[in-house]
Amino acid sequence: MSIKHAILALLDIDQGTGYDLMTRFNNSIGSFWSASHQQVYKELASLATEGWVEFDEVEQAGKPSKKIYRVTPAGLDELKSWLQKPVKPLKVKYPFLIKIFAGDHLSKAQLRQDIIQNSAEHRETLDAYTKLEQWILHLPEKEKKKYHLPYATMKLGMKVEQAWLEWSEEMLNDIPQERE
Amino acid sequence: MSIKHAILALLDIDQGTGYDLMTRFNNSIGSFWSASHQQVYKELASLATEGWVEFDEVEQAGKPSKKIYRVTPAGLDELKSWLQKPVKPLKVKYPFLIKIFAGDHLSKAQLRQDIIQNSAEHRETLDAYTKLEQWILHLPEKEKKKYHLPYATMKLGMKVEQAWLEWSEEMLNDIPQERE
DNA sequence: ATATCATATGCAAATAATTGCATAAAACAA
DNA sequence: TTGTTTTATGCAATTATTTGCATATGATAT
Repeated sequence: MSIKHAILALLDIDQGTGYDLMTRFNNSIGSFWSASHQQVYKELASLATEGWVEFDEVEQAGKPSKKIYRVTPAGLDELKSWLQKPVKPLKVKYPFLIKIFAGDHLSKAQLRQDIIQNSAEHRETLDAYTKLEQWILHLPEKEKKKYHLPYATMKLGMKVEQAWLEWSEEMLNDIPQERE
Repeated sequence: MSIKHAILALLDIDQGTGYDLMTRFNNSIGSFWSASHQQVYKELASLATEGWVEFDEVEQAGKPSKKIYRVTPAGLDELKSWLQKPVKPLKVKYPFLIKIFAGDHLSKAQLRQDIIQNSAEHRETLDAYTKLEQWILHLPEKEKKKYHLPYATMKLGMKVEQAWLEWSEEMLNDIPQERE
């Protein structure tokens, strides 16, 4: 169950709330793992019980209070020991590619539309990465160093997003546009 | 739950056993979905109960018999109706990238070793795709047409594998090799 | 000769993840 | 001013997935 270690890794770089972790997992530096907010909150509670994270509850005027989590020394030990273990295989699920695979049962117009839609999503992801990259590149030297390896994982993400965009272009060139 | 539709899509192109589907999911044309053999067998049983697939049990001399599954007309209707629905978001889990992200807690030698190992796996995947590509390209025209869109999904896979390999190279150039 | 790998199927228990619900307020857009 | 998005947290029920076990034979490697 590596989501706990994904959370420990993210919190080890920057402390944050459950909500914050969820956004990092979804559009940002943590996109090597997909996770919903429900799952993140549940795992944080469980990590806290195990003593691997702790939090400060921050009262906000009017707003509901938030919990800022950080890794404990025991949590860091756990992360380090996990890092020594063999890596588990990657897992992917691309419902969009099922559609392409079985695309002979769709009209060309529908196929094109799905590809355009999907391409736009990958464009957004790449744009988000590019913004983050600019933010990192303008950090003072010390901070920049801290983000060196997280940034490296994002560079892979950028390459992959570019691959999706290229592929989308090629697909659209390949599928003739029908007249109405 | 799209794994059922992933199975329907694979069987719609070529009928096959549970074992066969599992191998397609893992190293081949079906790599847009990760699935274990246990899960595939369970889903096949469930798909059969729903009447979306059926099978012939083929006795093999000495060997245990195998079940060759194919999509039923009802199953094809289900697949077609699923194709009309909006696509669910992709999901990924890359334990390897957690390691890179938190790699400041590893020695440079260990980091390099993990990257080399990971890179070799992606090289194998790319090689498997390349072989399959050659097989497809040498098919007679009619068969080639049948695989056009499945092959398209594999082309994306090839781009993504190439991205991993490039990234691995860059990472290894970036992480100094320590003397013993 | 012996061991491991590939083929082939599946159950049962445990764990992980999704879906639906519930609450609350600020910020922003129409 | 009314609706939507963003911030912020979480429970409960259901569904999906993993892990461990169990079996069996042929092919290939050492």
